[in-house]
Amino acid sequence: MSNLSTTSDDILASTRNLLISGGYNGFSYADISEIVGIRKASIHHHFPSKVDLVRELVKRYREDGQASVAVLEQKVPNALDILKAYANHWAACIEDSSRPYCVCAMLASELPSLPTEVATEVTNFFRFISSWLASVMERGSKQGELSLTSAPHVEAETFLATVYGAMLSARAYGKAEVFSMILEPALNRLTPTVSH
Amino acid sequence: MSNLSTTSDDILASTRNLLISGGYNGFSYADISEIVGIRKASIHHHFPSKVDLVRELVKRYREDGQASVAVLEQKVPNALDILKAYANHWAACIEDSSRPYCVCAMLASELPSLPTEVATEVTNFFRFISSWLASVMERGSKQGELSLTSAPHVEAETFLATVYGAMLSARAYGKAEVFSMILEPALNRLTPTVSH
DNA sequence: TTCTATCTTCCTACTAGTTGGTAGTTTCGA
DNA sequence: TCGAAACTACCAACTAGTAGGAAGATAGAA
Repeated sequence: MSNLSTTSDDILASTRNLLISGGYNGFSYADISEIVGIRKASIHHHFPSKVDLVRELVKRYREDGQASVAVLEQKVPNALDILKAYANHWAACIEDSSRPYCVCAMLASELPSLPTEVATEVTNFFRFISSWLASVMERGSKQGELSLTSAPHVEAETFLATVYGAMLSARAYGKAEVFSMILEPALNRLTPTVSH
Repeated sequence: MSNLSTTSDDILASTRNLLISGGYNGFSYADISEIVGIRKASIHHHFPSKVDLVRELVKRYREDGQASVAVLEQKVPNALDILKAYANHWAACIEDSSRPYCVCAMLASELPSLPTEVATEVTNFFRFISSWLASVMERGSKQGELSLTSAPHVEAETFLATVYGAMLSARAYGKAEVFSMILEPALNRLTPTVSH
């Protein structure tokens, strides 16, 4: 019977939290060791190098995202509702300060100075989110659930930029409500007008 | 007769470049010393601590921004043209990789782990840009140069988030053209439709 | 004009603490 | 008894920052 929480999961979880608050160069193995409650050297047993650790974290972050998206697509048929659910996910994370920033947003801003292996994984994450949103946009447009003013992939990039820009603004002002303030009109713009 | 380029200006310039690429914890006094061509200790003469250095950098970054905005407002009367000029400024910076990212975007994402003195200065920068954009939105709306669908301050936050989100996307994909791809429809949306 | 005192800027040399990472050993459950 | 997972004890390189001195410019008084 496998444990519910393994040490390596604990290491990844604390890495994620540290990464969200200060970026790749903003935390050390010593920080993780204090939080998890094991010695620095023991972390190296699970993740030989810092690059290994963060690369694995980002890889799982993308995989978890892909799994969540799959569930979302299955549960929610309407394209607009999917976009709303995606926005609400981040709104909730920011509001309850559980995960008030995206790991990959953090890393993307540091991209030029990141080890290439990590940088590649980060780029992959953005490509995944972007192509998923583009598919949602296209389907929603065809089925009349979304009203687009540009090509689906352009609308996807716009929506993604709005979400990540709003995330940054919420952090910059220290006001969680800024996120919803920006996302609400963005979603309204994509809502089809009901003829009457 | 004052020199055109002082050492302290050189230090600030190289700090800006290093900061843009790797954030607050992504550079050291040793890095600056190599670029500027003086010893580490000499940097401490100009900026006693790293906090002093970055606080001063961000302060001047905001002051330079305020000066540029003043010139822009004077030269360009039309509100839509001002927004276009602002977007073009960043598009150009990203395209020629001269300053492919905003110092304060970088620092804002690291905000929770930043020294408070620096964090305060960063928040001030965003408040300045935000209130300036809000004033442009309001004036443009009243004079029929902009077509708003939300309150001016909401449109301002939306526009700011779009610009900074697009900046992040361009960096994440390593494709400068993504910025313009996102900004173009965003500006179109604000363009009044000419009645005919 | 020249001597002198002061100021600025840079230097060498150093410190204490932290960084990511290694070597070798112990503990412990299957 | 074997392997995984933890440990102690290191290490070299790097971190921001300090102490104290040397070189040059400047300015006032002789």
